[in-house]
Amino acid sequence: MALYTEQTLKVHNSLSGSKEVFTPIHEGHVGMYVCGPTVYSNVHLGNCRTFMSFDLIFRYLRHLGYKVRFVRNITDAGHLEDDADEGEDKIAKKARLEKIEPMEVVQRYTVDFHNILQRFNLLSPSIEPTATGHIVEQIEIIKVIQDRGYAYEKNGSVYFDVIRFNQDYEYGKLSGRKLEDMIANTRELTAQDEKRNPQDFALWKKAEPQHIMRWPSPWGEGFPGWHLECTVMSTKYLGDTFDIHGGGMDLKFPHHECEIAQAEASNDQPPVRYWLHANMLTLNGKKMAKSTGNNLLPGEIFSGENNILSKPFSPTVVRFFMMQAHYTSILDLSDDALLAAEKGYNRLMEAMDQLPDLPAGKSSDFDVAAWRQRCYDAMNDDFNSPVLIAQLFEGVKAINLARDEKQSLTPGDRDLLAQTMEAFVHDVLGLEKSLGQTRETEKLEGVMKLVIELRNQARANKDYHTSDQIRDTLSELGIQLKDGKEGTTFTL
RNA sequence: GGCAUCGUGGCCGAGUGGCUAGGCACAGCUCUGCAAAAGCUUGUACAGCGGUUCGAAUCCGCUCGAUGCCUCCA
Repeated sequence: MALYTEQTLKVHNSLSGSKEVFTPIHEGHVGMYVCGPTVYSNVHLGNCRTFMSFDLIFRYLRHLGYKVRFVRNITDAGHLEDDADEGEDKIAKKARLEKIEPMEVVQRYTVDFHNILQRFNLLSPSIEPTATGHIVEQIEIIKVIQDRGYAYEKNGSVYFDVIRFNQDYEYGKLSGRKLEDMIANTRELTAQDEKRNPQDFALWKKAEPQHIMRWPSPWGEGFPGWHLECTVMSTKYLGDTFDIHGGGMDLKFPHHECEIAQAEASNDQPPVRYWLHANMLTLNGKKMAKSTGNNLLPGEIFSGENNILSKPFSPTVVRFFMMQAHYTSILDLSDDALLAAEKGYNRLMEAMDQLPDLPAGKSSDFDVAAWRQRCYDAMNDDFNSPVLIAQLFEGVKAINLARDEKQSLTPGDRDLLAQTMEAFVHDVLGLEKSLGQTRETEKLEGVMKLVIELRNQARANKDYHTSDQIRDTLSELGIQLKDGKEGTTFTL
């Protein structure tokens, strides 16, 4: 029996604005699409949070026993038009150099994207399609939309007719906007604008001479509009209607709204059952923006090469920090918050280390089965990882008490506790011990064993001067000794 | 200006119409040669102003503030 049959998962559906019981279209299978990055610069930390949120969701669905087809695209077309951003020296220069061959830019930043996500321990999606790989499909769907009367051509470009669409369907239902309000709020069209209405958006755009990426089409050389690729790639791999569509909150309008419109205009059915939106990440209470310097790259956090944080933080600590907030809440990143998260993370991981040799007794003072269900309840409630983590710290307490033999667990409960901790910490939250188990660390363990032995000898001889010298010197090096009932251990 | 999300104790962050997550920091206690670690204990906070209610931080309205999107373009 798969776990999902005994756990009731609820998700916050942006479409209804409320939590709904999650029931996939095909029992046991879930189709999920998440809008991926545009690969023209280093992946942004805020993007990482979004992808991490959906990694958590992907992991939990898998943990529940669903077979998940997870599609996340790479946008590698349509965004490389000259931005006339001449003011920025380095970046503008670099961009101009990179624009010599767009696919080089794409390659470089796709690799960067994959590297960073891997360091954050994100699982790979099942399919990672690219926009440029689906130009034919995009052209085909434009034809359908045009045939059904919801698009028009102008000077080699094709635009989606939002007002026409709104007569038969509802434009704005996802973001809670009304078309008439939007029209009332827009300025007059400029004379040279090809659109009939400002709300219309491009399905196909004629390539100006300076535009490098271009493809032949029935309307001449051009490139697809950016909303189109997601409609095409999601429905191609997941079906005309699929279970989950995710993305950052910033994509809700207009991007996702337009996706719905395109899908309905071509298929006459809503493409997505559950829309999930991940919220933004701020830095020191303000939005991240390159222009103000309030910006951090993932690599700069790992290396410590930045002017914002007091020290480097490992990817797994950053991941833990992000998992401590709910994915639908704005999360603020700061030095204090990361420092606190790091300590909490270490405490969690040290408890995990106790798991293999935890003593067991005749009875249990901790109701492991009830606690385990509380962990599931947390995740069932719209993937509430902060509440899950709170529960895991209850587990930490139980582990520490059992280790100190202040509380006892039956062998069965001990094993269930261990198995549940492992499952949630590693499989669901995707937290791993900071990697780096090399020969050097093996040597270090040997050395430390000796040093601890010498110190204990000194202590036995009441030579506290020597024992404290050992302890204090190690402490200055960042190695902390911990005297427990079972002997002395250390942490780095 | 419009739409949306939100405003919680020293910090970060859950949650909910009455029973007050969790982490970090702080304090006390236990343990310890002294510490650290670990454990235990303590914190009645929910932007402001009105309203609904027996009762609201939780529902409604307004004000203020934050963040995102839109009012260029894809």
